[in-house]
This record gives sequence, structure tokens and C-alpha cells, in this order.
Amino acid sequence: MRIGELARRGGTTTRALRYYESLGLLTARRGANGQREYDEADLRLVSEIRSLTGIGFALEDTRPFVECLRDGHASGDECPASVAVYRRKLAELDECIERLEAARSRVRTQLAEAEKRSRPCAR
Amino acid sequence: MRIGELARRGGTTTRALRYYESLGLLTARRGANGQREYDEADLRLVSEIRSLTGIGFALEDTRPFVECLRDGHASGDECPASVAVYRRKLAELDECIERLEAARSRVRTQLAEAEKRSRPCAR
DNA sequence: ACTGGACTTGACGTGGGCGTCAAGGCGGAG
DNA sequence: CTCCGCCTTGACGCCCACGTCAAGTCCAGT
Repeated sequence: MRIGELARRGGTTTRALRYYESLGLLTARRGANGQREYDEADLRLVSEIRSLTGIGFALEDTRPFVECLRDGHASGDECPASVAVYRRKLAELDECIERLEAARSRVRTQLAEAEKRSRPCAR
Repeated sequence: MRIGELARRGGTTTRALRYYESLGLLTARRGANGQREYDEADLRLVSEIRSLTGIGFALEDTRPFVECLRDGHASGDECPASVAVYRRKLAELDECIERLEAARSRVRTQLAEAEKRSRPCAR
């Protein structure tokens, strides 16, 4: 299939696919007319990239998963490097959530105080 | 005081202060030599901006607080517009935390499965 | 007089993940 | 032949909160 179909089937755009290629995440054979030619394995790679970025992974973080798939593994997270990314992401998420919750509690406190001042005689 | 001192006392940089001014968050009187001249009220504004952005507010979100202070209020969050930003931010934080927690649980699940596959006979 | 530090404006750079436009090639339908 | 849709590369735009550099001005100290 060509790039347009891969984009449609992968739920993304041709621009994104070419960008992935520029990062070395995706490689394409070229047809006689110079156009990119993809197969089902490539669709699998795109799906992996999209599902991971959809969770919040950066493109660079998807690289181990993609390479794992290209090495013939059935799942992108069967390789140690992918698992390491999982762990790192998990730690990042923990820290991020922690910071946001701290921020939320501060905002809540501020909001409660501001409302108390604006309605000093509230029942 | 001049811009360097305001930056030091406000815990930021001269570049940031000029940027705030370009956004209309900060205004400065000019001395005879064309240099910006600030007073304690300006330091108060800078402190308000910094503490809010420190929590994760965008600069535009600090505008109501700054204007509230410039209107003579003792606290930046005494005005309805500021309280509205609090509420909006709180909703944003809730949604963001929710998404991140969902992502975290997905990553946890993936990690657990990946480890199960890599150690199929683990006790 | 000279040096050094603080100040001025203007303008480009950063990062991430593309969007969007430009200018053109290739192939099939009518 | 023309038109349309798909493809190609290259390059600039976007967002945000500044960092950083350039080139010059102003002032205090020695």
C-alpha cells in the first residue's frame, strides 16, 4: 500500500508518517516511480507508535518498541529496552501526577479562602 | 528600583520581566535616562505572577490576578475573574490527573503483562 | 580617561509533533 | 488532451515562556 492508505488505516496523516521516517522510526521501500510502498508489518509499526503516543509517550520513547517489532517479536514490549521505557514512564507519570495533585490542593485551598473572603457572612 | 533588582527580588530574570511587560502584565515608569523604574507594588505583581506560574498557571491566566491587585485589592484572588480562573484551572487539573492516571494504569497493565511473558515460569 | 556593570531594543533560537503551503511528477478516467 | 487525485521534496509556521546574542547607552568607581 502507499502512504495515503497507510495513513488512513493507521489513523494518522501522511505528514506524520514522513516525519516518523525522518526520525528513523519507519522505513519504506520505494516503487519504480519513487513512491513509498508499505505492507501490513508497517501498519503494525504505525499502530504501535500511535497507541503509545496516545498514552502520552514521546516519539523517541516508542523507538524501542518499534525496533522490538522489527526484530521479529510478536509484541513491541517483549524486549528489555521497551520494559525499561515502561518503568521510566511509570515513574514519570507518578511524579507528574504527584505534582499536579499538589497543585490542585493548593488551588483548592486558594479557592476556598477566596470564596470565604467574598462571602464573609455565608451560612 | 531598576529591572535587575526587581528580577533578583522577584526570583526571575530581566528577560522575563520585559516579556511580562510586552504582554501588558507589567508596566514601568521610565526614569530620565529611559530606564525602567519599579516600586514595591510592582514587586508584589511579580510575586503574584511567579507564584501562579509556579503552580502551573499560564501567563495569560495570571492576568486577572494582576489586574485585581492593580485595582487596589489586597489579594489578587479577590476578584470574580480570578476566582473563575481558579475554578477553570481546577477543572483542568482534574481532567489532566484523570487522563494521567488512566495512562498510568494502562502502562502498569502493559508492564505486568510484559514481565509475565518474559518470565513465564516465575514463581 | 578608562573600565566594568547594568541598562536599552531587536531579533533569532529552543523543543515536539506535526500543519500547511509551494511547486512539481505520475497515472488513470473521461 | 485535460483533469483529478495521489505522490514527491523542501521549507516555513505554530505554541509558549522565555534564553541568548548583538550592538549600543548610561553611570559609578578608580
